[in-house]
Amino acid sequence: MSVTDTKQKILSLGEDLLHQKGYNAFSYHDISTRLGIKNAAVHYHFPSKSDLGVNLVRQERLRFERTTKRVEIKNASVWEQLQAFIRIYERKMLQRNRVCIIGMLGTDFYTIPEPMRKEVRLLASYIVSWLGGVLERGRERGELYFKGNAEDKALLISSSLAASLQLSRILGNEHFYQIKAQLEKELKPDIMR
Amino acid sequence: MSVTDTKQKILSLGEDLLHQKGYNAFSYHDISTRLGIKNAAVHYHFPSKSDLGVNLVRQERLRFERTTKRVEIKNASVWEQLQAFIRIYERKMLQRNRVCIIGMLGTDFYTIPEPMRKEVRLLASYIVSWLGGVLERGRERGELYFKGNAEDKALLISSSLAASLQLSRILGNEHFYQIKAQLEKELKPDIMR
DNA sequence: TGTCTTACTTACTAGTAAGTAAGTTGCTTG
DNA sequence: CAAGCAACTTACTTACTAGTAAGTAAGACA
Repeated sequence: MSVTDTKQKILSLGEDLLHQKGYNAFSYHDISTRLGIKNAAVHYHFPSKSDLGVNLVRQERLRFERTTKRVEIKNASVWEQLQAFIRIYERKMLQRNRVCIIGMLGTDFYTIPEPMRKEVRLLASYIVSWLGGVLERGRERGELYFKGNAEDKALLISSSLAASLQLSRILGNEHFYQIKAQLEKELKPDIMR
Repeated sequence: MSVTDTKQKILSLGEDLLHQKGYNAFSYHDISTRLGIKNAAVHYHFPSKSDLGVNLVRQERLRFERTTKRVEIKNASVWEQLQAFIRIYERKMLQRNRVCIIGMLGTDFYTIPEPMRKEVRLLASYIVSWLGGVLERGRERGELYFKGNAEDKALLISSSLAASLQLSRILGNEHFYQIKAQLEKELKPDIMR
């Protein structure tokens, strides 16, 4: 009924389609038929597909920012923050093997409109710098172990999680858990060193 | 002139397009115009797009198998074999920021025909098991260090390399080298442990 | 010399994509 | 109560997609 009702449904369905099939492989028709409305109604809320795409990526970034802030406020330990981060990926996988936006739009990158690329850059930058901060603090407090600098380690971790979702589609979901376990094993400080 | 001349050009161009834009974002028209032939000529060599796709993935697997065999025959050290593996990804990045097939078709996975999926599974399995073997041998010989079992570590490494190409498109090529350096740093056995 | 084959071109189809102009409905508000 | 606006639908266009049927030129081959 309200203004945002249909718009919100479009965003929600669009998010699902973007995570599952990518930007080029879903159409306004996919959205309109599933919502029981007409093609033109989707164009009413998002005049061009680019507008919808930009909003979907921005939505993802804002949600991620909220999540990290919420975890921070709860005064969670570094390890808990890391677990919350990994859980974002795990949840995507369990939800019909969705893939993360960075991975999806990284491969689609040269086929998406420039305004979307800008939003993807913002999202990726935020993720990497947030994770880098968590890792840095974790090492300072002795809760985490890793070699090298925190930004490089953040890049390595976020990359392997992103691709773990892609690999899980191909070879099965157990591969996500193998990668998760390996990452955690390597981050745990042990007495032997 | 020869039978395979045009066919080979189609495969070559198709490979390029697949690596750059993905399966859904390139068309027979893209190929035919760039080769100065007609649409139907492409269909003559590859009746359906699925046929072309399957051949492209298979081509990639066969080349990878040849590469690993060649390195093996040269009696390369484990470290050299690993470098050869990483160089495959680096070369893709330097060649107009191509992305690896596993990453590209992992995100496209639910939009590609089943015969292609089968080929992708074959390729992914081969990569992971080959790399696992290299890592295992490396650790036995004391040339490499890592915790856990070799297959998990192989999954972690191949995932991070795959996504490093995607991330490099978004944030810049230096990120590939940061991830590469971090991977190598963690694999180097040092005297301190 | 005549037939067959390879490697195409010409000309087309059916389907789907994003996008738009103009009309409709129903609620709100001065 | 009339005007206006939000949220659509109807009906359409243009562009592009994979795919195909039929025709053709050039060389191989018997």
